[in-house]
Amino acid sequence: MINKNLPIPIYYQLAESIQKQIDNGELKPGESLPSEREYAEKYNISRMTARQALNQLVNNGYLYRVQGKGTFVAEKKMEKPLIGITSFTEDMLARGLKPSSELLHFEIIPAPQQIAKPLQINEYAPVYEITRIRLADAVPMAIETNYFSANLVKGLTEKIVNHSIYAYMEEQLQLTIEQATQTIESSIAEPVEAEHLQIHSGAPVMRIERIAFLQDGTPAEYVKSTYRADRYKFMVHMQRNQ
Amino acid sequence: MINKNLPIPIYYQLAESIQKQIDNGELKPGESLPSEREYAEKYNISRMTARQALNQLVNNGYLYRVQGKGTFVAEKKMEKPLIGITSFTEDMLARGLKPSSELLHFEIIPAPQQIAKPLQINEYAPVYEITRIRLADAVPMAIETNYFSANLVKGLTEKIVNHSIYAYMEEQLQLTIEQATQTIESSIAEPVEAEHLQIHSGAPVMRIERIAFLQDGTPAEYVKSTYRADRYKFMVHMQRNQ
DNA sequence: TTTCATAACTGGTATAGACAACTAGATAAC
DNA sequence: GTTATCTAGTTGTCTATACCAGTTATGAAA
Repeated sequence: MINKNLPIPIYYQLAESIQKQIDNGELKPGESLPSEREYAEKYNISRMTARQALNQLVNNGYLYRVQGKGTFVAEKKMEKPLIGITSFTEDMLARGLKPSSELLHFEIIPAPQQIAKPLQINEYAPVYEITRIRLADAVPMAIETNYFSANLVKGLTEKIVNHSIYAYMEEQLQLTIEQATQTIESSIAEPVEAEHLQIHSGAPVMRIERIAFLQDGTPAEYVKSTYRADRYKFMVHMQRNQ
Repeated sequence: MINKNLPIPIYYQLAESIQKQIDNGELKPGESLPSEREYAEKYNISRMTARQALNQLVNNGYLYRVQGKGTFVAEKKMEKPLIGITSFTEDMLARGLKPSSELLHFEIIPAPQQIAKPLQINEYAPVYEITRIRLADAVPMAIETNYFSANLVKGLTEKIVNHSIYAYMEEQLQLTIEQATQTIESSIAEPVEAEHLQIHSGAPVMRIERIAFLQDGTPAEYVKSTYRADRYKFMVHMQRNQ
């Protein structure tokens, strides 16, 4: 089962062996594994080596440890939510509201650090900065600022922005967004935001950041938006994929 | 910088210290770190302890290693696609925090309409109502109230609640949660909430509602939670399906 | 029978050392 | 000048040991 003469590390062999036992059901979720000391004795290896094998499986979420009790097989992995990537427009249409926009700001700027980082480009590299008020049924719903690397998303114009940036990206530039990570937090409206959203300063708002990626993992877009908390709820549906 | 007398593990202190250096830009992406032996010598610790600190950061994607060359600051920090469907506990563990709970309330009540509806049961049908304060690293993070149809999730006890409801459901009742829908909104803390969460009344909070479904689509759980906005961000990673 | 201390487990942290595998630069041989 | 070798430095693996911290069963005392 474990061969010390192979050029494959012992901890790796042991980890693979345990992983197989989990996969084929010999070790069932919730079941406890032999202790680290038992593994060490059984295979005549050091406890630290056995521990390293278990570490690998713990890091990958196959096992979990409880101090004083033991190491256990983790429940099946619960994985990524599916579901469509939502632009504001798609989102509002899905809610049965009529989306519209008011362009506040459109220019190319050198990327400051906090924009360059999520887009994985160099600081001061040119980016489009587009700020819009987003309305649903003519009521202000959110302020949204999009950032696109100007070297990736080329040739953006005000006309394109007012139509559909994503349609332009897909049809003209063959850039398809494949995945996105969103961060949602609750906060309080700044005075400027409050004015644009027609709420009072200090009213609750929802801040959503989205980084959208292409197939190859290149970040294509970074969006920061502030939604009126009284008019917007974020919904997400998640499914276990096994 | 490293204090061996603190009850905080050395490797953890070192990892934190390096993490800070990355965060504040002292260590820049692509830059090489001192070697493991240098860290060991500098802080008068064992190389394995220094290595354990680096391991943690490598696992979290902040660093990467090249054998024979050194350890380097990773380019990005493509935040881990976190968030499982299920529990507060999993969520906090995934964030590297230690979850705990304080049970406030546990009883069977006849379902009011607003609970009966999401659970798709009759009004006044018996449901478990469980309210807990959820802590992460011993700091109040959220108030969570769970509702389970008593006819579906049978035999709940306080002991089970304090251990793991989901483990009980899966192991004893063979009820596996397969999908869930979450609704997230931003709001303001009510006085009672504020007291439990140790924030001031009117502070921003995040309200999350979750309906969890079994394989066959039966709603198994309805959860309403209120998170401290200053301590919690909701993250979701989405992938285009097909 | 109940309660409480203890012993025997578990994983968590840390040490000190050894050799292997790999990289890159310096040096020697051609 | 080019090529091959050596060497110092890096991470990768592994050992053997020690003690700490949390959990649970055992058994003594009440």
